[in-house]
Amino acid sequence: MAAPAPPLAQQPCENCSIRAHAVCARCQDTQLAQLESLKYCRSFDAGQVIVWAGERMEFVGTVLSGMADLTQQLVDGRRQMVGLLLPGDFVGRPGRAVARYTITATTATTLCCFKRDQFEDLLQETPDLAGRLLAMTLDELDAARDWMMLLGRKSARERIASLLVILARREAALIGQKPEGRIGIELPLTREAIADRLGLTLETVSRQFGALKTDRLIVLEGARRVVVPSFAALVAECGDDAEEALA
Amino acid sequence: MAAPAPPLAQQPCENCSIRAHAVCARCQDTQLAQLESLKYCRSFDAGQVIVWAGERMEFVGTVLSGMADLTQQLVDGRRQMVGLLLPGDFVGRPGRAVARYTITATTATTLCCFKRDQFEDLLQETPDLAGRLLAMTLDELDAARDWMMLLGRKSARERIASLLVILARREAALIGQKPEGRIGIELPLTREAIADRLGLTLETVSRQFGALKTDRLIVLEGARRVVVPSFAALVAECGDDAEEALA
DNA sequence: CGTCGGATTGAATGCTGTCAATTCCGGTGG
DNA sequence: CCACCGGAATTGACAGCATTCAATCCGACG
Repeated sequence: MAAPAPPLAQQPCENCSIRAHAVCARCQDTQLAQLESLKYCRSFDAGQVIVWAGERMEFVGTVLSGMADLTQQLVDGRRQMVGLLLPGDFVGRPGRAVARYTITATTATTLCCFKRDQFEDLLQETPDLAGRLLAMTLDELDAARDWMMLLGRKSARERIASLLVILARREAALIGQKPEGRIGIELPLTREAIADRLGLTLETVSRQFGALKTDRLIVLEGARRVVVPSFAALVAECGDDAEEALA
Repeated sequence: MAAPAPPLAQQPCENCSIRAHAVCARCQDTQLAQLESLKYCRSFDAGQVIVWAGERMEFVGTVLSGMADLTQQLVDGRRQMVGLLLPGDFVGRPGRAVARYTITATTATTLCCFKRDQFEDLLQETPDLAGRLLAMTLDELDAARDWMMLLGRKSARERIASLLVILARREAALIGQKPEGRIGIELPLTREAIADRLGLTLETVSRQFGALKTDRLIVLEGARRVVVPSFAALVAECGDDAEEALA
């Protein structure tokens, strides 16, 4: 299950591919040097649990590569994914020692980590860091509220379409673009994981993928890759008024 | 519809009943004096819209009294309430000029406001303010994620029970207590508003209130007040594992 | 080639939504 | 004081979408 993580070379921040989107985005060179001296990398295999809900969590970090998810469970085992972590996303919470959600690596994942107490000190001294973290948290809050709309009011078909749109937008945003026309979307999630994200069952997810395929809105290339002939047509299936910028 | 708001006396911060829970909770006296010189109050009648989604919003503020809600809508009019604002809650978003959600006063509501640009300047200069806002935003994010669990996975009955528990906890927290034993809960929301919060229809809400009443878990005193004979029994209906601290 | 996990498909059930009628309740005006 | 009004809430009957349970299919891998 948990294969030993290979030691990861300490990459300098200036070469970091996700720096523009990460918590350190606004930091000056001198601050960056300070971060650099404290940071360390951790790697996780696909499927490996990064933190269990209720467990102490002594670090915070940023996703460098891969994908991870935050999940919550009810007494009888019903699960809901409450967050999907992509490169640039922040992991953990300053000021809280105990994790509220279980974090699992969906694909092989690398994290750029700091010890939590050290990071908290940095936050105090570095307004650029604190300000950026606030902005990111506010964005995540907006995104979470958009998900509430999806989970509370959207049909199964609209939920699937919305997820694809969100993933396409996030994927494009990392390289500073906007999705348009014919696009491909990687889907490293199982049907069950998708169901847990969308508040559905895996069977319903599968059926709706089938329906979208029948309606020529998507083409499936295996179970984990989707080609969208017309991104605009897919957006029209989401039920949203204007386009949203969910995460 | 929008009756003229009566001019509100400028109350000094030291007497403010919700200061311990508000964004200014950590501020020192000198900072507080600065806030005091910039703040102004606004009042809204029950039902009045505070801001429309898409409208420019040139202020931020804190709820002093009353209740307001954040709502989002789909093209065909389906609505989802994505936030419930109670005394102490922060309204608006530094760094964003355009409101993403429509804010409506559920009951008569008073706000302690700052001009947005002035508040942004204060945030830069006042780490106590910025840190507190970050902590509050992180709490709201956790709460939003708990709502995602509710909306994605809980049954109608569990949703109603959860809402009552949440309101009871918030009400108790304002006076520094924990709900226990026999308690009363004020419900200033219509069945439709409750439905929009819980991702249900007003008929389902009504039926589930009836079912909880039949099962002796609640007693209805009119439509807008609920008495809970045993708070613990109600919590057991929520489906949660441990108790949550949702907002 | 067989196995195993994931994905798809099918049939039946059920929870919640929809549409519609009725009751309740608070406020108003005679 | 009471009759009336209108919005909110309740209740009923029925439909539908998503779930549940179960069988089959697919593809990667040993």
